[in-house]
Amino acid sequence: MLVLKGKNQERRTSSKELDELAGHAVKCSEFKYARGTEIFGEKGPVEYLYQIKTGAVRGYKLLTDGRRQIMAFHLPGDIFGVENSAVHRYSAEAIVETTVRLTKRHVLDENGDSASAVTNVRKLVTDNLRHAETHMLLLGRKTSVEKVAAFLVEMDIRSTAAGVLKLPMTRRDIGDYLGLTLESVSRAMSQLSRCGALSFSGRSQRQIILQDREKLAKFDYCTNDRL
Amino acid sequence: MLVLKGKNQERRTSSKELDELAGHAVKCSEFKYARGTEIFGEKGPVEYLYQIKTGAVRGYKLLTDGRRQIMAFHLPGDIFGVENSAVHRYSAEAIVETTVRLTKRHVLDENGDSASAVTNVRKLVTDNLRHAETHMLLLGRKTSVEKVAAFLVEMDIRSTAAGVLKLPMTRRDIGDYLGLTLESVSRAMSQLSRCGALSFSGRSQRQIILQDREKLAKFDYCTNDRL
DNA sequence: CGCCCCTTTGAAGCATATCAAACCGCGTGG
DNA sequence: CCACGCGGTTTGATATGCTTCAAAGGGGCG
Repeated sequence: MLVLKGKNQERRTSSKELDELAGHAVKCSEFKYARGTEIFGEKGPVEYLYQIKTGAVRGYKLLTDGRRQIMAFHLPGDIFGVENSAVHRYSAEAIVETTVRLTKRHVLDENGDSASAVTNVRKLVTDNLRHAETHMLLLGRKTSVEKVAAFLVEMDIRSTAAGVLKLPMTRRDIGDYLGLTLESVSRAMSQLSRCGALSFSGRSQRQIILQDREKLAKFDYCTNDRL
Repeated sequence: MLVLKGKNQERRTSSKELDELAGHAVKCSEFKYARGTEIFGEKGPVEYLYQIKTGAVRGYKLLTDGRRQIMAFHLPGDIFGVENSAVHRYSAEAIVETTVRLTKRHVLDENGDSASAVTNVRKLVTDNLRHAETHMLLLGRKTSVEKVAAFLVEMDIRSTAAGVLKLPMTRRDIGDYLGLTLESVSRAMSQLSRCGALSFSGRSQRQIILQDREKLAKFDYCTNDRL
């Protein structure tokens, strides 16, 4: 039943170390962000690149009236904050206490010519693009249960630990990622739980056991690509 | 009233010629696609790069039951089909009769080291990513009228001709781009027309006159970034 | 000229949002 | 150590925005 875990192989570009990104070792600092603090803001200047050591980060955009769309969750190993321009396209906040390694942005400009740096950065950006496009399909055309099922499958694939899936984010975060309200997320989870696709570990609603990955995937059966 | 047109300046990366992309002149063929024909399919091999000379193209993904999400519309000047991997992430079809210039994909691999090629390709991909992220916000968090207003503003900015906005795509295409049904698009258009933000040129519903760009933009007032 | 596709508009239905209440675990301070 | 407060989650009732279904009109192209 853990077969799906095999999909882990390919997506681990981000597990390249940050200091490899520039094609050679560069010095990285470490920094710790408390739960809920901003790492950088939309339209803020791009100063650093980040790689998560522990914790979790949400990257999001806001409308002026407060509606929020989370573009991506960044988990341990993920590199984020890579920009072509001088300003960030979205904001980033620590979801829980998070330790990041960071390095000055301009290492990419200075060493951006070396072949490996080019390849690495391009792969990073195209991976982001692929994810964004897959997510557009989800946001525009999937039902609430399909969205939540797809989300859980994604988190399962990305999680390193087999067994329980520990979600660092709230239902509201998940909703803002999937284009739903927190209540709709909760209802979809309950539905998936009721039908035996998953169960909750202990009394925490953040720790989920995927009882039947096949059944879970069927709730999102219309998806062409699993990645 | 045409002040907004000034925004044209920045987005014209794609108006770089295709043969500049690789950093030097390469030979380009020309090809004509009839209305509705496929240019390449999702998961098909990446053989060429394309630049639109005349016409319009839709790039889209499908769910297995036929639900469609259009990722982007490609208009004259736009370069598309650029991939890092060997297979396409989405399908592309000509919306109307379309002439493209095309060149073998591997010119990027061969000449991918030259500084200008790197810069050009990176800019191309990050522009796509920026667009995708903006669109995720739209898909996940905007209402139907906001979506349609944002769409019209986008098309207006991208259109070269001032005056009437000539839309090559159907209401269904627009709906599949915005995560709506064709009827919802039609209703939103009617609403915008009724309140005087736009009117239809002649009796064609594809030719639109933006009577009041300011009013139109207000229907999408919550958007932070105009791009 | 005629057919077909596109668009509009109305009526009804449904999925998700909104509003509301209760429960729970957890951290804090008494 | 316990009471309390608070953020997070679930669940129910109701509301609503968008979809679905349906019909009619119009325009363009063969």
